[in-house]
Order: sequence, then C-alpha cells, then structure tokens
Amino acid sequence: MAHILLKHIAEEAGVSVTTVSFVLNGKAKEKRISDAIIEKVEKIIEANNFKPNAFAKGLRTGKTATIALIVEDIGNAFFANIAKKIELIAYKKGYKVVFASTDNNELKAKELLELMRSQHVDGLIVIPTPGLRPSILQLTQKKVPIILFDRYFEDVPTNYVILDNFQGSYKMTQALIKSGKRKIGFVTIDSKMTQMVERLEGYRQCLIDHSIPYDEDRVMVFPHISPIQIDPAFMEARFRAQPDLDAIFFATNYLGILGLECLNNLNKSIPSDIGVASFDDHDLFRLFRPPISVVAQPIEDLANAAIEMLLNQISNESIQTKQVRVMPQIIIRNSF
Amino acid sequence: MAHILLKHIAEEAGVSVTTVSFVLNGKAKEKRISDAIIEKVEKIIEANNFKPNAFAKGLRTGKTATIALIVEDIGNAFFANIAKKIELIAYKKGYKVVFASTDNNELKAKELLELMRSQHVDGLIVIPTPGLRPSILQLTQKKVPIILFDRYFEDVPTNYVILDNFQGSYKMTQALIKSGKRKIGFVTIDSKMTQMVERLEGYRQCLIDHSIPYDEDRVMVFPHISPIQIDPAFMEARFRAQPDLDAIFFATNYLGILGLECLNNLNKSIPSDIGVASFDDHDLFRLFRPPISVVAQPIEDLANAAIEMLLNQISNESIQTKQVRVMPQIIIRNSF
DNA sequence: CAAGATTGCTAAAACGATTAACTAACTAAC
DNA sequence: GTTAGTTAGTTAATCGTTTTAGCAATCTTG
Repeated sequence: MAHILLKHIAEEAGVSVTTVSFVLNGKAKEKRISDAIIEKVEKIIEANNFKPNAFAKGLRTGKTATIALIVEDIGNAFFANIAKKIELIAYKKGYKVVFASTDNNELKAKELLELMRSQHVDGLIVIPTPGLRPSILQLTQKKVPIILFDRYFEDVPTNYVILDNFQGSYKMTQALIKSGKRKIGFVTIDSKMTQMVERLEGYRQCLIDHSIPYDEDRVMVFPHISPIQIDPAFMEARFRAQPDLDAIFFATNYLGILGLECLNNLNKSIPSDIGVASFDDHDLFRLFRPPISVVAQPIEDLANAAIEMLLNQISNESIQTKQVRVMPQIIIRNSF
Repeated sequence: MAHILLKHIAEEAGVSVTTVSFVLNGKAKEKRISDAIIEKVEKIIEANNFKPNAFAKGLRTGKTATIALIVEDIGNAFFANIAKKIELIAYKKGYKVVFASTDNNELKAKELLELMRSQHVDGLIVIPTPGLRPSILQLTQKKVPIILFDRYFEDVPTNYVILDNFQGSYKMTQALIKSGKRKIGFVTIDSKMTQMVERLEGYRQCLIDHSIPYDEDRVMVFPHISPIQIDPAFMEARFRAQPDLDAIFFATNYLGILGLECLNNLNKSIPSDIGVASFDDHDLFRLFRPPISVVAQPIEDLANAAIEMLLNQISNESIQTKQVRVMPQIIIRNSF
C-alpha cells in the first residue's frame, strides 16, 4: 500500500469517512458518535499509524499549523539561537517552523515572503530588510498574522518585538565613559534599519549627555552584506586611521568578532591599549582573554514574546497592534 | 478579493483554467498553445502576482519542492552553518527547506520524521539519533529520498555524507604526539553514534600505533543531553582527577568551548600547562589566546555533497546507495 | 399514538490545482 | 469528396480531506 488514507481506516472500521474525520479531529463527542465507535476507530488509526494528508487538510481548512521564521542569516549565532527557541516553543504548541534566510537580499526576502504566503503558513515572524516594507504593509492589510522581530518600520503599524537598542547602546556607552573613556569609536554597518539607527543614536545621545563631543569620524561604517564578508584588512585600516581612540564599541556580534581579530592583528592589547565592548553576547566574548563586555539580548524573552504574540494573533482575530520592547542586559567584563 | 485563483486568471484572459495551468507549468508549447495566448496569460499572471495554491498543487502532484533538514540543534554553530549552506543551495535549485531540531530526543526525532513525511517533503537530510534507526530503515524501504548526515547506521543501507572522523581524530592525535605529548586526555560524550565512536577510535588507534598505552581513565565521557547543559564544575572535577595530563583533545565544538572555560577556571595556561585541541572550528577557537588547533569540517563540501546527492535521488529514480566520506582539515594553531 | 426531539451516523459538496481524454475547426492527401 | 492529420484549445475527473445538511431510527411527551 503506497499510502494509507482516511478511506482505508473507514473501510476497516466499517464506518464512513465522515465519522473517521470526526474522531480524528476530536469532534466525535460533539457530533454524537458513540463511544464504542470512537474507540474502535481510534484503535485502527493508532494501529496503522495513520496521518492525514497535509495537503488535503490544508486545502480544505486553509490552516497548516506552520509558522515561518524569516531571519537575516541562520548561520549567525544570534539568529540561530533565536530560531532554536522559537522552534522549541512552537513545537510544544503544535506548530512547525519553516526557516529561511534573507541574506539581507531584498529580492530573496520578497520572494521568500511570497513563497511562505503561497505555502499558506498560519503566521510569520520576520526580521525585515529595508525593501520589505511594501510587502509587510500589504500583509498586515490582508490581516495576515505577522510579527516583526529585531527591527521594525516606524510608519507601518505592525506588531513587533525588539530589543531596546537605544537603552542598550546608551548604557554601554555610559559604562565606557564612567570608566574614563573619552574617545570612543563606534563600529557599525551601513543600515537604515531601526535597530542600527537606535544603537548609533544611543551612543550619540550618551556622549552628548556627558558633554563629550560627537565626532562622526569615530563612527566607522561598514557595508552591510550578508553573509558578512568584511575584509579584516579593511577594518584594520579604519582602526589605524583613528589611532587615538581609547575604546571601541561594536554594534553587532560579527563586527565585534571581526574587530577582536583586527585588534589582535594590530597588536593592540585589551584593555590596556584600548577598551572594547560589543552588542550581542557570544561564547567568544565570554571566553576571550580578557572577556568582553557586552549588551546581551535576552533571547529567551524575545523569542517567547514573539511567538506568544504571533499565536495569539493567529487564534484571536483581535488585531490590535502591540509592541514589545525588551530591556537588554549590560554585562560588564574586563574589556575596559 | 481574498485570494486570487487560477480560475480568476482564466476568466480575465478568456481561456480555460487548463490553458492557464499549461502556461504556468511551462507546458504551453508542448500542448500547442498559441504564442499570443501564452503571452497574454503570462502578462495577467504577472500583473496579479499570482501564485498557485501550494496545497492544491501538492495534493494533485504529490510534489512540494521542499526538503527537510533535521539537525540535532539548530542553535549550535556547526549545525547552523550547515543549515545555512544547505538552504542557500536548495534555494538556488528551487527548493525550500524546512528545519527542525531533534535535541537528541528520540521521541521528538521520530515525531519530526513522521511529521515531515505527512507534509510530503520531497526528500530529507537527517542527522540521526540512535533510536531513529527503524524509522530510517522504513523510509529507505519506501524509497523515500533520504541522506544521513554527520553520522550513519552501519547496518542500514542508506546514502550518507560524513566526515572521515577516524582520520581527523587520528591525525590530530598524531600532531599532539609529534609535539611531545604523551598523556593526552580525550573528552567526549556518551554517544554510540558512528561519528563519536570513530573519533574515539582514531584517538585510540593513534596512541597504539605510537606505542603509547591507551588508558581508559583519560577518556572523559559526559552525558549527551541537548541543548548541552554540562555543569562546568562537573568537567573541572574530571580535569582535577587527571592532574598529570599534558594535553586534552575535545571531541566536539561545544565540549571544547566548555573545556576552555574550565581550564580557565582552573588557571591552567595553554599551551604551557596543558595542550589543547578540538573537533570543529569556531570563531572562538580561531580568536582565542592562544588560538586552538582544530579538526575542521569542510562545511561547504559536506553541504554540497549532501544536497547534490539528495536532489539527484529525488529526480533520478536510480536508488543506488552512495556514501561520501569527506576528509577533515587539520588546522594547527598554537595551542600545544 | 401522533408529533416533535434526540441520537448516531452518512452522502456529497467543497477546497484549487493538474492532466488524460476529448472536440471542433482547419488543412492536406488521394 | 471523403479520410486522415494537425492545431488550438476545453471538459471533467482527480488528489484526500473537512464539513454542511440531512436521514433513519429511537425516544419523549401530552
């Protein structure tokens, strides 16, 4: 037998497919099927390990019990950990998760979004790229359950879950200043998305609040290509061009990782020659000598909030937009 | 309009749904549809950004253009990087990828496999857990395209892509011996799966080949739970119980990462107090002071081989089993 | 005991695509 | 002028579920 069908179960039990379907979907009681038959059908389903054809079911119901998670790069530790948590929670609640990486490629991102829609996922958690705005707007207008994650569009009314990037950046900058740093470099990527804008703004505002002039030369911006392929030599050159910095604050984990490599190549000692801090925690930052101070994202909280909001949006039709801004954890180690 | 259908396109073009379907699936020429109509239909499809309902399509054709990737833990850098590569290649070839983590949980693994089957994925790439053997055997007997990855079952005739773990382990042990180490500890997990068995065997064989007695006390085995939650104190205790070791070889990346933390806590200097090597490369190993020697897995080659074999198996019906064993890269740094 | 209510189940119409089988209108051949 | 072949499509069955509407049989009730 190629594949066992509802029909076969029905035949074996001597009942109609309707009855089997009712049993299968827990509607037997409601539909007044007798206990004897329910039990009999359940036994046969069990014995044959019958799983209804997902296509037929999806075609009929429009539901898939699947959510899509669209991240920038599943190979990145931060996104991989987020994916992990989301998958775990979703699985417990009976949902499958389809992952995909945009690689910060507008076209791919758009295609993925369309693909997921044509796959009729029940909802989406999306880490958007800039060009995704019209697509996202369209989806929200069509009332498709969707949660933006990590970053959002200020002018598109969506549910989102993000880190309070401004606060994270501000507080870490403050910590650097309190430890005596005055010439703090900021290494970031060329992105207009909210998370990066807010990180830069937190740094800038903190400097100003502490009467330290904001010097644009100290903001080192690298192109935002993914997977990240910045040439270390390129970053080293930027560092050499700023020889008087007494600290560097990296705005993402991969910039921080690359930065450590570069400082290393330049024979700069941390913290004696230069102080270092980075966004996002990572095994490397924890175990590096000296360990690096970081703005850690409470990944579990973020993932929890996102999936809870999404499932809520899927089941309830109440489409009141809701925004969650999670406070980062400032972990001070011995890197400045 | 809730959703645009094939029917709508047909109506708008003034043709039958059949014709639209032919155009959609590139069978228009073959079915002798005139160029004028092809062009007209294509324009309307484009204009409406029409995507056929994946359920209906899947129900009818049985194909999904989706492959499943079942890993142990998508949060782990190694698996995340593998996932990344596989997704990239699959996407280029027009396939979607559904990921899931087994967390080395037999029940979850089995459920996932069944779930993916009921979802009618076209093929699977699976990093198996021990208890998955009967399920895998069953799938191969049903001629479901499936590739085992990273590890395999010796007695189940499947296609698989793995690292030559024995060689990796042997060569790294050899390198340790050549640098004068004689009391080499081996830190591994309690797993009977091939990859771990072969790693241990490579270490053992190499010692014997160099006339160094194999001492079971020096093999430190930790429980295999996932996500890995080994208490550092537990590992530190094991290290303290073996104070005369002159090197430690960690059999996986997370053991290595944890090990570095423990050696650190114990104030052991690398390489002066103790030499260190690990399986799997990682940013941490590369940038740690001193950088750690590793047995690196050529992730791109592994991923390429796996997906190529899978797609081949999906399209061709030729089901000759094929095994790929990729040579690891021994990267010697300054950790011993 | 007739009329309604309840019980326990089923028939058949969706869902939206693909595709085998068919048709209708021409053209070509003898 | 009949037959056969080609062209350019269409009709309708099908995939495997879910679910609405309904049908007997039995039970209640005044």
